[in-house]
Amino acid sequence: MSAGISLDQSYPNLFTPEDQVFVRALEDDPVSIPPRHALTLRGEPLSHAAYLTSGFAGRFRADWTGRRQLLSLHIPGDFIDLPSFMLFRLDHDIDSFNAITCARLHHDRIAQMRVTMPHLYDCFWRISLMDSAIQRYWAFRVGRLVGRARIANFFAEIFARMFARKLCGTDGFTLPLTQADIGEACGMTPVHANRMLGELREEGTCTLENGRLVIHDLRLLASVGQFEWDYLYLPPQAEAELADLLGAGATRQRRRAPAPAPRT
Amino acid sequence: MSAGISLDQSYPNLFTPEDQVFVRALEDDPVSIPPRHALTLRGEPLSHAAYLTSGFAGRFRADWTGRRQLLSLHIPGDFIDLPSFMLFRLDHDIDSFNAITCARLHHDRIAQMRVTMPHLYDCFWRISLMDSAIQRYWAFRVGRLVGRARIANFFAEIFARMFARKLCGTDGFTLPLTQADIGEACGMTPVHANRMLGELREEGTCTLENGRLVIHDLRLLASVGQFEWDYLYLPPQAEAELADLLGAGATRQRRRAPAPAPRT
DNA sequence: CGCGGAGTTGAACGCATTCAAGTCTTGTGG
DNA sequence: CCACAAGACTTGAATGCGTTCAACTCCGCG
Repeated sequence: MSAGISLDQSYPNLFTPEDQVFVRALEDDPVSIPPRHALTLRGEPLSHAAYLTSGFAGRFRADWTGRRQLLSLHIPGDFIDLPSFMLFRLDHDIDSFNAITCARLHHDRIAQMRVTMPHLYDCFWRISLMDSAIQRYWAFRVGRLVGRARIANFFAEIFARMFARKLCGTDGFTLPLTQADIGEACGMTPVHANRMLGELREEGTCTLENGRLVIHDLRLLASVGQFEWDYLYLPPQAEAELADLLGAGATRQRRRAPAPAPRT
Repeated sequence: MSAGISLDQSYPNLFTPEDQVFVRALEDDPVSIPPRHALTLRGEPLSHAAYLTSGFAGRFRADWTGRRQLLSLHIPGDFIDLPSFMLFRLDHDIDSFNAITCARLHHDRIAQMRVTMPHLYDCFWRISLMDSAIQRYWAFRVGRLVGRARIANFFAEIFARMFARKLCGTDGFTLPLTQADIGEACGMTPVHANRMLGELREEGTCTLENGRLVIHDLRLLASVGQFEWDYLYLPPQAEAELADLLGAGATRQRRRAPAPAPRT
């Protein structure tokens, strides 16, 4: 049971010191969940909103044959089911990847914040929308990019989020996902995920081994994945650091492609 | 400039009559946008939140070659950029499909609602999350389903949303999308979209013609698309009607597939 | 009458899936 | 300490879904 990451560390520049103290006081008993275990099931009524203080979790939705699509990956510091405060039930399952601990806020206490701590209340809305933006970008990733780029883009995002939260350096980070998980995240078979990871390794981009992603060439990772990070809504300082590390990104372009280039 | 759909019609059971009157009074000048025109650009600072009173619009994100992925399709009654209230800028472009009109609420006025109309303020948060759930499901669609199922699932969703809002009957609805648009929505080339639409037509599921989707067999459409609608967070009555029209849907199943069936 | 956008179709190619057979690692029990 | 089972990872070969390229039709519009 590590001390864990605080909300203030997770979302710098968002909370006031008073917010931080206040929200700490509202937390109910923390919970621990073993690896590869369900946190919440689709449709189940929820009474608390939880955020990860350690470990990784993901949201899943399965097709009628039982094959799962990973819809989001949550890293330490993320709220994992904040939408349940407004929607009461979720439309997907949430599972842990490794062992996790989370702090919990009862919905009623969040509701009281609307009057007592309006700024904090707004922060929660804002956080839920930042989370949604990440999930929206997920559709772009699996819809528009080819296999290798999908995985590189996925890795680049997780790096950016971990790095912005100071949970890792530039050389890699803990990532307790199997190749089958990568497949579920990026909409491909485990076998194909394996081959694409092999290519990324061969070309000197990155290596996934023993629950850790080792990054060999950060700029290459970002460019193979066509990664941009505006959708993460990071504080200006973190954005600047990322621009420095990952390269300028693409220059912005509008409208349909002049010459519809082959899918990359 | 038609009278257009009201928020109350769009989200039945959500607003109180007072909410409805109040929000109407806050609306700024409505705007009209011509077909195939940009509403907002990625990164642009916004001062208003708009909702569609008529017409269709979509959110897009392009890869580095300029090819676009449709991230969401907005039908009359949808808020299209409500997240901008909390995030100030958007991470994607918004374009019209046909001619649209929208009502606008200044961010400052929404902010004032937090004290004056707390219930209404919460409704806006809730609406933004219902919208997010739709966009999250988009990742499932393009990540897990094969071509024909992707399109059928997409059509089934639009039908469900239009029908729940009483904007169409069971025989079809206005859908001002080209086959190229369908391709951008479902993550495939226009050519392949054409072939898949041909199959759906041949097998008696539905026909897309002249900016209208004609539904020949609603249950078939839903089953080909493996469509479920829990993620739409519709009022109970609409859910019951849909269950009646579309069939029971799949019985819920958890965990990985016992025998990993081929991708459908 | 000619242009452009949307839709359609055929054929070749290639990315991704499927099936299958392996290796390697890890943890468990004899 | 070793045998064994289970899961993760790897690799090859065949198949097939989707893309690409290209040509052609249809239709509305200037």
